[in-house]
Amino acid sequence: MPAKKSVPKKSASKKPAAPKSMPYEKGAWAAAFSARTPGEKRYWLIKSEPDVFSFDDLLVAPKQTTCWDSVRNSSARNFLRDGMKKGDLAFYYHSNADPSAIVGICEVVREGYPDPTALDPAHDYYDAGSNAETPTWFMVDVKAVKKLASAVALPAIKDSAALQEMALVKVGRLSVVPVQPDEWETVIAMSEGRA
DNA sequence: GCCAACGTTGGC
DNA sequence: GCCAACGTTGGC
Repeated sequence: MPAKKSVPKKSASKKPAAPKSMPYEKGAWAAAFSARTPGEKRYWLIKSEPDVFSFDDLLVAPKQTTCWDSVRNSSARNFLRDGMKKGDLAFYYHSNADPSAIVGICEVVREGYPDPTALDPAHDYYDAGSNAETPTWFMVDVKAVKKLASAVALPAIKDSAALQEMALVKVGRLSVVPVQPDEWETVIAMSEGRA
Protein backbone atom coordinates (compact mmCIF):
# COMPACT_ATOMS: atom_id res chain seq x y z
CA MET A 1 0.00 0.00 0.00
CA PRO A 2 1.64 3.15 -1.19
CA ALA A 3 2.09 5.94 1.24
CA LYS A 4 1.82 8.83 -1.10
CA LYS A 5 0.58 9.94 -4.42
CA SER A 6 0.74 13.13 -6.31
CA VAL A 7 -0.23 15.54 -3.62
CA PRO A 8 0.96 18.56 -1.75
CA LYS A 9 4.31 17.85 -0.23
CA LYS A 10 4.08 19.21 3.24
CA SER A 11 0.65 19.55 4.66
CA ALA A 12 -0.09 22.58 6.73
CA SER A 13 0.64 21.52 10.25
CA LYS A 14 -1.75 24.23 11.28
CA LYS A 15 -5.42 23.80 10.72
CA PRO A 16 -7.14 22.98 7.47
CA ALA A 17 -9.96 22.33 9.91
CA ALA A 18 -13.54 22.13 8.78
CA PRO A 19 -14.51 22.57 5.16
CA LYS A 20 -14.76 26.26 4.56
CA SER A 21 -16.41 27.54 1.48
CA MET A 22 -16.88 25.31 -1.52
CA PRO A 23 -16.71 27.84 -4.34
CA TYR A 24 -16.83 25.25 -7.09
CA GLU A 25 -20.18 24.04 -5.85
CA LYS A 26 -21.83 27.07 -7.23
CA GLY A 27 -19.66 26.98 -10.29
CA ALA A 28 -19.21 24.72 -13.24
CA TRP A 29 -18.38 21.73 -11.10
CA ALA A 30 -21.64 21.64 -9.22
CA ALA A 31 -22.67 18.75 -11.45
CA ALA A 32 -20.02 16.59 -9.79
CA PHE A 33 -22.03 16.70 -6.58
CA SER A 34 -25.57 16.80 -7.91
CA ALA A 35 -28.07 14.01 -7.40
CA ARG A 36 -27.68 11.10 -9.73
CA THR A 37 -30.15 9.31 -11.88
CA PRO A 38 -30.46 5.63 -10.95
CA GLY A 39 -27.39 3.75 -12.08
CA GLU A 40 -25.62 6.86 -13.29
CA LYS A 41 -21.88 6.48 -13.50
CA ARG A 42 -19.54 9.43 -13.32
CA TYR A 43 -16.00 9.97 -14.44
CA TRP A 44 -12.92 11.43 -12.78
CA LEU A 45 -9.25 11.94 -13.24
CA ILE A 46 -6.69 11.29 -10.55
CA LYS A 47 -3.05 12.29 -10.74
CA SER A 48 0.02 10.55 -9.53
CA GLU A 49 3.66 11.15 -10.18
CA PRO A 50 4.92 7.94 -11.79
CA ASP A 51 8.13 8.15 -9.80
CA VAL A 52 6.04 7.91 -6.66
CA PHE A 53 3.29 5.52 -7.69
CA SER A 54 2.70 4.70 -11.33
CA PHE A 55 -0.14 2.90 -13.02
CA ASP A 56 2.18 -0.07 -13.43
CA ASP A 57 2.65 -0.04 -9.67
CA LEU A 58 -1.10 -0.22 -9.29
CA LEU A 59 -1.27 -3.14 -11.71
CA VAL A 60 1.03 -5.19 -9.50
CA ALA A 61 -0.44 -4.04 -6.19
CA PRO A 62 -2.44 -6.56 -4.15
CA LYS A 63 -5.84 -6.90 -5.79
CA GLN A 64 -4.65 -4.18 -8.15
CA THR A 65 -6.14 -1.83 -5.60
CA THR A 66 -4.84 1.05 -3.52
CA CYS A 67 -6.20 3.64 -1.17
CA TRP A 68 -5.84 7.11 -2.65
CA ASP A 69 -4.39 8.69 0.44
CA SER A 70 -2.45 11.81 1.33
CA VAL A 71 -4.56 14.28 -0.64
CA ARG A 72 -4.36 17.58 1.22
CA ASN A 73 -6.28 19.97 -0.96
CA SER A 74 -9.80 20.81 0.04
CA SER A 75 -11.30 20.82 -3.43
CA ALA A 76 -9.78 17.46 -4.23
CA ARG A 77 -10.90 16.22 -0.83
CA ASN A 78 -14.48 17.19 -1.55
CA PHE A 79 -14.45 15.18 -4.75
CA LEU A 80 -13.06 12.20 -2.85
CA ARG A 81 -15.47 12.55 0.04
CA ASP A 82 -18.67 13.61 -1.68
CA GLY A 83 -18.34 13.19 -5.40
CA MET A 84 -16.93 9.78 -6.15
CA LYS A 85 -19.20 6.77 -5.87
CA LYS A 86 -18.56 3.07 -6.10
CA GLY A 87 -18.47 1.99 -9.72
CA ASP A 88 -17.32 5.37 -11.02
CA LEU A 89 -14.36 5.25 -13.37
CA ALA A 90 -11.28 7.43 -13.26
CA PHE A 91 -8.48 8.18 -15.64
CA TYR A 92 -5.07 7.61 -14.13
CA TYR A 93 -2.85 10.53 -15.05
CA HIS A 94 0.91 10.68 -14.72
CA SER A 95 1.96 14.17 -13.71
CA ASN A 96 5.50 15.47 -13.72
CA ALA A 97 6.24 12.83 -16.29
CA ASP A 98 7.76 12.79 -19.75
CA PRO A 99 5.33 13.19 -21.21
CA SER A 100 2.61 13.81 -18.68
CA ALA A 101 -0.25 11.66 -19.86
CA ILE A 102 -3.40 9.73 -19.14
CA VAL A 103 -2.20 6.15 -19.03
CA GLY A 104 -4.90 3.98 -17.54
CA ILE A 105 -8.38 3.50 -16.16
CA CYS A 106 -9.34 2.58 -12.64
CA GLU A 107 -12.57 2.07 -10.78
CA VAL A 108 -13.74 3.42 -7.46
CA VAL A 109 -14.21 0.34 -5.29
CA ARG A 110 -14.65 2.05 -1.94
CA GLU A 111 -16.24 5.43 -1.35
CA GLY A 112 -14.80 8.25 0.71
CA TYR A 113 -13.54 7.39 4.17
CA PRO A 114 -11.14 9.14 6.55
CA ASP A 115 -7.49 9.18 5.52
CA PRO A 116 -5.54 7.70 8.42
CA THR A 117 -2.26 9.24 7.29
CA ALA A 118 -3.57 12.63 8.39
CA LEU A 119 -3.89 11.32 11.95
CA ASP A 120 -0.52 9.63 12.19
CA PRO A 121 2.12 11.93 13.69
CA ALA A 122 4.83 9.79 12.17
CA HIS A 123 3.49 10.23 8.68
CA ASP A 124 4.81 12.80 6.23
CA TYR A 125 1.30 14.06 5.60
CA TYR A 126 0.25 14.22 9.21
CA ASP A 127 -2.10 17.11 9.85
CA ALA A 128 -2.01 18.23 13.45
CA GLY A 129 -5.14 20.25 12.91
CA SER A 130 -7.29 17.26 12.06
CA ASN A 131 -8.75 14.68 14.37
CA ALA A 132 -10.48 11.33 14.20
CA GLU A 133 -13.83 12.60 15.45
CA THR A 134 -14.27 15.11 12.63
CA PRO A 135 -11.82 14.04 9.96
CA THR A 136 -10.57 16.69 7.61
CA TRP A 137 -9.08 14.46 4.96
CA PHE A 138 -10.63 11.61 3.04
CA MET A 139 -9.64 9.00 0.51
CA VAL A 140 -11.21 6.37 -1.70
CA ASP A 141 -9.98 2.98 -2.87
CA VAL A 142 -9.35 2.50 -6.55
CA LYS A 143 -8.75 -0.67 -8.52
CA ALA A 144 -7.00 -0.87 -11.86
CA VAL A 145 -9.30 -1.64 -14.77
CA LYS A 146 -6.88 -1.51 -17.65
CA LYS A 147 -4.00 0.27 -19.19
CA LEU A 148 -4.91 2.41 -22.18
CA ALA A 149 -3.96 1.00 -25.57
CA SER A 150 -1.81 4.07 -25.94
CA ALA A 151 -1.20 6.89 -23.50
CA VAL A 152 -2.92 10.18 -24.22
CA ALA A 153 -0.37 12.89 -23.56
CA LEU A 154 -1.14 16.36 -22.29
CA PRO A 155 -0.13 18.17 -25.49
CA ALA A 156 -2.59 16.03 -27.47
CA ILE A 157 -5.28 16.81 -24.95
CA LYS A 158 -4.59 20.51 -25.24
CA ASP A 159 -4.71 20.21 -29.02
CA SER A 160 -8.10 18.56 -29.02
CA ALA A 161 -10.96 20.92 -29.70
CA ALA A 162 -13.29 18.60 -27.81
CA LEU A 163 -11.17 18.76 -24.67
CA GLN A 164 -10.69 22.48 -24.24
CA GLU A 165 -12.98 22.54 -21.22
CA MET A 166 -11.41 19.62 -19.41
CA ALA A 167 -10.77 20.42 -15.78
CA LEU A 168 -7.33 18.91 -16.23
CA VAL A 169 -6.58 21.67 -18.71
CA LYS A 170 -8.42 24.51 -17.02
CA VAL A 171 -7.45 23.80 -13.43
CA GLY A 172 -4.00 22.41 -13.76
CA ARG A 173 -2.97 21.86 -10.21
CA LEU A 174 -5.83 19.84 -8.76
CA SER A 175 -5.00 16.20 -8.14
CA VAL A 176 -8.59 14.95 -8.36
CA VAL A 177 -10.98 16.42 -10.92
CA PRO A 178 -14.23 15.49 -12.65
CA VAL A 179 -14.34 14.38 -16.29
CA GLN A 180 -17.44 14.92 -18.42
CA PRO A 181 -18.85 11.86 -20.22
CA ASP A 182 -18.11 13.33 -23.65
CA GLU A 183 -14.55 14.10 -22.57
CA TRP A 184 -14.19 10.56 -21.34
CA GLU A 185 -15.32 9.21 -24.69
CA THR A 186 -12.97 11.51 -26.58
CA VAL A 187 -9.95 10.44 -24.57
CA ILE A 188 -10.83 6.77 -24.98
CA ALA A 189 -11.16 7.30 -28.72
CA MET A 190 -7.76 9.02 -28.82
CA SER A 191 -6.17 6.17 -26.90
CA GLU A 192 -7.49 3.74 -29.49
CA GLY A 193 -6.41 5.82 -32.42
CA ARG A 194 -9.99 6.66 -33.32
CA ALA A 195 -9.57 10.38 -32.79
C1' DG B 1 -13.26 40.52 6.10
C1' DC B 2 -9.62 42.35 3.11
C1' DC B 3 -5.44 41.47 1.06
C1' DA B 4 -0.34 40.85 0.85
C1' DA B 5 2.92 37.37 1.64
C1' DC B 6 3.92 32.86 1.16
C1' DG B 7 3.77 27.93 -0.28
C1' DT B 8 2.66 24.34 -3.60
C1' DT B 9 1.62 22.03 -8.06
C1' DG B 10 3.13 20.95 -12.20
C1' DG B 11 3.84 22.47 -17.10
C1' DC B 12 7.36 24.07 -19.79
C1' DG C 1 15.03 26.05 -12.98
C1' DC C 2 11.41 29.26 -13.81
C1' DC C 3 7.03 30.82 -13.10
C1' DA C 4 1.70 30.97 -13.55
C1' DA C 5 -2.15 29.77 -11.05
C1' DC C 6 -4.20 29.62 -6.94
C1' DG C 7 -4.97 28.02 -2.05
C1' DT C 8 -3.77 29.29 2.65
C1' DT C 9 -2.19 32.17 6.34
C1' DG C 10 -2.06 35.95 9.22
C1' DG C 11 -1.76 41.03 10.08
C1' DC C 12 -4.68 44.58 10.56
